[in-house]
Amino acid sequence: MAGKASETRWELQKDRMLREAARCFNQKGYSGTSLRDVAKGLGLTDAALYYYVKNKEELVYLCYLRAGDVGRDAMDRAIAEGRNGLDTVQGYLRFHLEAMTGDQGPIAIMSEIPSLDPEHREQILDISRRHSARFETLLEGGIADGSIAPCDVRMTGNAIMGALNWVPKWFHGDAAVAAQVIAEFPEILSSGLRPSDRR
Amino acid sequence: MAGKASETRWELQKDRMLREAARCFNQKGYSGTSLRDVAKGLGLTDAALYYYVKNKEELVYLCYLRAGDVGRDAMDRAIAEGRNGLDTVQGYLRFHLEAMTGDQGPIAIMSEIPSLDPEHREQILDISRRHSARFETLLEGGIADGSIAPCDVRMTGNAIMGALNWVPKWFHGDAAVAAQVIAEFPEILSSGLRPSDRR
DNA sequence: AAAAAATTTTAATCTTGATTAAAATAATGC
DNA sequence: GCATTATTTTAATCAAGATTAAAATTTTTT
Repeated sequence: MAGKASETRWELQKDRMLREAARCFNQKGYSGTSLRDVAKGLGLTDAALYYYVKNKEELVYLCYLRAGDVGRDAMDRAIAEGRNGLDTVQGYLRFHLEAMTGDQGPIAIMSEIPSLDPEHREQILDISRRHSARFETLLEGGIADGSIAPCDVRMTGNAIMGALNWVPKWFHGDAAVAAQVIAEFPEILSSGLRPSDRR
Repeated sequence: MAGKASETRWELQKDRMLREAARCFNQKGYSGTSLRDVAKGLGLTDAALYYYVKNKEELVYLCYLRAGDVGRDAMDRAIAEGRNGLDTVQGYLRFHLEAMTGDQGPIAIMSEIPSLDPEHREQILDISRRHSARFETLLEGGIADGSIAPCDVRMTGNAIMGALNWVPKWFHGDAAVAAQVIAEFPEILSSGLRPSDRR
């Protein structure tokens, strides 16, 4: 799921392109980034991108697909390693944040799902909903095992995922900040879940 | 700051336009909404919008300015009424959420600041930074008066504001959900701040 | 109800950036 | 080194949607 073996030059370049595109989209906004911007970041000309992708819509789609994969991997890993509900939630947050701020390069914020083609839009929405549902299940599991205080899992999920989704808006690759994010964010986002809190 | 007295028809229509634009931008994304979309929602033709605004960029700019006002008003009010740091934070969250989900109509998510004209961009960024700074000051105040546990106010602020900023992404005007948001969100977002939590 | 002002529409035009096709260059296998 | 395939560029073209100007309509004033 993570280790990519022998990759052709084409796959390597395509991956570079997706990261650069994600970086541009997060930083300049979707409408604000032209294919020329993305290409320039790779030392290419805009037309060259069409060797890797059908059109701009597909470029966005692939960025979002990639973002979805990263989230799913983090979730899978957290579930595999978590000792109880709260621990799993924290693990997920940590893994996802590590991926977002680390070597997995920039991950696109899914701000422009509505402008995807209908089939792609439905697919991405489906992935997104499924991911949220899994997170809510994590919360329910934690409530069941007593590691998390009873709460409205839908709202709590919205809150935590919102904070997470917003990270790429203010994180711009600074390694020192990345370390801080990974060290502090999972605790900040989950500290309210503990059963110790009075209500 | 809130009560608007006698407003000319022009001002009224312009306000309607800004709300409809915010709704479209939040729902369809910036690039996905044409002026035609906004106009259609008002029962107008696209060209009519130019009677109220110079161009699309200004439309976005005004939406963001409005979003900034709403946030500032919520902050002002919370500071005026808050009894201590934590209480002020919670008040701010509640007031802002009430405005976002209530009669103030949809508030635009500031996703496309980078595509604003340079002067507008700087101004909006400035407002945005200032607002974040005020929120961090709230947290510091709470730490000082003992109502909030010591924390990294920058990161904590990023987390809470991120969750808040993301609300318009999943809230689409359902009154029942609005009530739930107002009732639960401030508590969810601030429950981790309490000094009672062990570390 | 006429005149003036305000608001909206119709019907172009204009711009920007996406897209395409053909040519050029670089890389690889033999 | 030659032939083949992979990759990129150059140079158009295209399309969508923003923008504008002039005309039409509606509202307000007197």
